[in-house]
Amino acid sequence: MLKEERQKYILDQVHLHHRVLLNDLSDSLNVSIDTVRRDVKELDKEKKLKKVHGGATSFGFMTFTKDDGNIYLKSKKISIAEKTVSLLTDGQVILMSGGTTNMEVAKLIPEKLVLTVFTPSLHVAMALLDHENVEVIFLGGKLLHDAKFAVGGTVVNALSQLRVDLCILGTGYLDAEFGLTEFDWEVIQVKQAMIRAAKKTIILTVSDKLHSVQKYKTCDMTAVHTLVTELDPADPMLDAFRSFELVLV
Amino acid sequence: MLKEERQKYILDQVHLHHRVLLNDLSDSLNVSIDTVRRDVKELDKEKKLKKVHGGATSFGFMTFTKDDGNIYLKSKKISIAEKTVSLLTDGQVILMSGGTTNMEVAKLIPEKLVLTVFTPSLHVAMALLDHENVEVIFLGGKLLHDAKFAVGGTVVNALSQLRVDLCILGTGYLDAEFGLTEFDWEVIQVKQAMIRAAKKTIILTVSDKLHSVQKYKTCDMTAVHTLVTELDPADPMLDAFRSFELVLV
DNA sequence: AATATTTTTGCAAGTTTTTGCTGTTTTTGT
DNA sequence: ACAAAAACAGCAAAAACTTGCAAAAATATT
Repeated sequence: MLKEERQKYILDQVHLHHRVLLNDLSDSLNVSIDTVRRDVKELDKEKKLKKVHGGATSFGFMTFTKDDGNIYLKSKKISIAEKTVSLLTDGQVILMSGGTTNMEVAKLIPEKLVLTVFTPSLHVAMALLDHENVEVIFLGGKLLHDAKFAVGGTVVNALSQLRVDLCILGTGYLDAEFGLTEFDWEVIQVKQAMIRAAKKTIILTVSDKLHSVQKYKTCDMTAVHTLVTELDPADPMLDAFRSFELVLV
Repeated sequence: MLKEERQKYILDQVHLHHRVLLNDLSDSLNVSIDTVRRDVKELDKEKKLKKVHGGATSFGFMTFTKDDGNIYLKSKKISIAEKTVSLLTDGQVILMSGGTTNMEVAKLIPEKLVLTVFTPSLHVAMALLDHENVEVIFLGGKLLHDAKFAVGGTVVNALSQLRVDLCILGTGYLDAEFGLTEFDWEVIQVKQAMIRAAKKTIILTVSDKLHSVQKYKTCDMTAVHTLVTELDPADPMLDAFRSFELVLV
């Protein structure tokens, strides 16, 4: 068996199960544990997965929708939010999804900026209402208990009647090959409708979630126009995304 | 099992239930209490959760309640809310408006009570989402900055397609002669639609608001079926309302 | 084709990490 | 203040990791 094949198999397993044990790999690949270890070490160096004691996990495995007090993650998100806010212009009509990164965006919108924002996220709506010059329209529907996010036909339907300037998508898992993925079927329905309703789509992602894949696919990378991360646009971790007609911020 | 998996499980549990006991974790993860303790200690050091004696809690778990400092008014409202909650039965589909009294109702709903609630109020929706057995459907629309309340054609339209068991109207000004009044034109449009959409309407009012009139009229007293105040049903202050076919609680 | 060079693989010895257990100290509730 | 529960510290076994090395395989060179 070729090394390439082995590593591809390992990556597939990681993408599929979000975690792998070196022993299992060694077993199913019929190679020594050392070989597998070296492979995983290599893939880790290439940032294709994360090596951990006893196995490996996909990126974004330990990241969460809710704002855990992780200050490093939070500062990353604020950095992303600052970049995003600088892209907004007066009078725009935009769509915002949920997630903690979008929350930071909502908080950081300057007082003078006049916007109309549609959102299905309770938290984002709440944060936006602090800004006098932002008109907030909530896309109503059945609310998810954990994400505080409206989903279902009502939301998708309302979105189908919109044509806005910009869609700012928060929490999402990003992979150059698999595109944008989520772990909730109902959420991707809404996000897809959001992308359809907007002329341009900006996607905000902390670098932890780059190169990670979840169960359900929202869209291909080609559906996205701008990618905002906390990394420098020249960072090699972003190499995989340069082939798309993306703006890296 | 990988250490990362364990820690992810722990974080998931913390985020889901806001708190966990080390014993429960040790049990469900099938590892010694020491291992769990070490994991939690680590996650605490990484600021991903807060370790407490015997368990751990999530960081962002602080119930923000915009309380008007008036303790008497608040206790009145809680008293009203308690009465109201006792009127609810399993499986009901209800409508709830906004206001601080309705907020108290939302908070006091028992964990076991199974409900479906439609509401155009951000705060009420948020409070309801804490209850696992309550399905919350937000009536989307343009949000009022001060009241965090959705108004406009979208809301009225969505309501016109509903026929629910009960409508719980919060903040309102009540007068035997002039009926129910409000100071916001857009709000009364929504409240009228809510009353139309429900078989029965309960109105919650602190006695301070009895016999007071505002600019715009929501409906006559005859449109209301039950009146809940913090007063005793026999209180003479309620005499003016006895001529209607009202239930006084 | 034969040889040299590089890469890959498996193995073994030594090191580190993880984990459960022990007894002791600290904290909590009554 | 006292008993019970929880936290802590140290220890030992097991699992996983590292390093160095030599055989095997692939690749390059003559």
